[in-house]
Amino acid sequence: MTGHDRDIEKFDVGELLVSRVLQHGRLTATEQNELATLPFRLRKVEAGQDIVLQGDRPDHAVLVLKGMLARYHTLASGERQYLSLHIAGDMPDLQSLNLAIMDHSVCAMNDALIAMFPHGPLRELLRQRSTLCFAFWRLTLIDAAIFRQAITNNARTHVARLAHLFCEQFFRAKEYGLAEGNCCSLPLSQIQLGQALGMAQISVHRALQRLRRARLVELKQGTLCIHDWGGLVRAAGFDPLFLHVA
Amino acid sequence: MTGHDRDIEKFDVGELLVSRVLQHGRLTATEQNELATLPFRLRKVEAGQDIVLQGDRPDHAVLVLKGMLARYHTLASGERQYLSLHIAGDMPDLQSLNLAIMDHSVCAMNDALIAMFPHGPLRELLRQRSTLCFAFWRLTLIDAAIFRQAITNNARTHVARLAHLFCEQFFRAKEYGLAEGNCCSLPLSQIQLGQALGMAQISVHRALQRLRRARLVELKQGTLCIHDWGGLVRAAGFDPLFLHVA
DNA sequence: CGCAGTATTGAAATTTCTCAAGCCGAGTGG
DNA sequence: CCACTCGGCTTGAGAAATTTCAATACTGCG
Repeated sequence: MTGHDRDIEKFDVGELLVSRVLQHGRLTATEQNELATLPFRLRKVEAGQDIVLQGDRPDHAVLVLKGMLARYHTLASGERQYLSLHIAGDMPDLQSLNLAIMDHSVCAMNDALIAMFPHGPLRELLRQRSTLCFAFWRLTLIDAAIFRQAITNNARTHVARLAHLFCEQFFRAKEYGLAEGNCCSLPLSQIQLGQALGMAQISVHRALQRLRRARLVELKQGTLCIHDWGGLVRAAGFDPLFLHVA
Repeated sequence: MTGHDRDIEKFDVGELLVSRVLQHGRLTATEQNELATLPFRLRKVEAGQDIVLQGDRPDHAVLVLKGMLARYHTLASGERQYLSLHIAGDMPDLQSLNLAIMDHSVCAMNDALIAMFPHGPLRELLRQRSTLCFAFWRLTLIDAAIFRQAITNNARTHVARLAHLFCEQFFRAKEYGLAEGNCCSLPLSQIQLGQALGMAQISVHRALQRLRRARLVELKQGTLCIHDWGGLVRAAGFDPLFLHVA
């Protein structure tokens, strides 16, 4: 193991996984231990790099340790539609455990570090521990709830869409303990925000401008800062209910 | 039991449930039997009636026997956004088994018949039979895949959106054995289609007109007929991969 | 027959996108 | 240290898409 790899090891991967699952249910000490001792391997990914591609049959489940990952569809036209954004503690392709073929791709939005859990041992553990199985199931259900919100973006104004994305990201960052004060990481260009929200880059810019001028948020150099949470929530019509915080 | 209720009984609910799950995995005879003998009660619902509301904490899981159910969000503005459409064999609120509070509502699009399975015995069965647990988990994952497609609608033209919805509905109806020739039920008004696709009723009308004039489909009196499946698939950019047919 | 909800059509108003050009800031190399 | 370059942000204006408005048919049902 190189010095570099050892540096990486400062992340207690098992602990992160356990704490994430604990947010959504009780686990016995045994279960926690079994979870924390699952085999995995670390992997660094660079900004823009793909981790899984549409059509793949993954044999590992990814846990984000650092940075931001995203899922996306590629349309026939070549256009890209981002489906969800994932921060440290998320497992973006947990579904691959049960759905063999990927219907979308997963990529890194910035330099990231991930843990890859082989499906075999994970699946075996879930088979034996129904509590864990339900907990992981639940994680994918929360994903689905977030997808539903993204669908509803269709019915929101541009400003509300953007505000909603900001609310969601900041809320989740805070929930995971990843926020610093009223700021969190959001390493997306206006083009990428557009591909996530289904709007042109210029429309993103103008919506952002409005939010900025209303002194609700600021987004620069990949960092999102919230100046008026209440105002932002109102502008977005944000209701954290759907994130199902226990 | 009234004569009417007996009429309802012609549905073999257990069998429907088993066949649905079998589409996505192997079950032992024992498992099939346990599934088929789960307790439930029947319920008739009228067109437009709500079955579960945003904020509810359901204690039953719904299986559609007849008719069409839909999930929807209600926005602060009062606007409605349909999230998914469900036909006989679907379990629209399976997630409530794991997520206590509903983040959306479920309603009937036409007169429908549903079976309601109390959470208790169902959960207990899934706890004991990991195979069944994985199978049901899988059903919710396919839901999520459909949600993802709906997000991507953002990036599609109006015509492609509508075409995609038609493809999806017909494909699923066929998969479930609910299609009659090249036709299937789609009991939605143009307004409702608009609320599902995030477009105004008039835009739905014009998109529909194009598809009709291209002799791809026809939609009248709640029945969708496909005249040119290949052409429709092309117009939609439809790839059934995401429905994860085993 | 007539009502109520739905579909159809045209035209105006609005939103959103595309195009085009300038600006800014970080990193590069002379 | 400074010009240069590149990607991303900003701004304006015209083009295109979409929605709203308004008015007329159509359809199933009581």
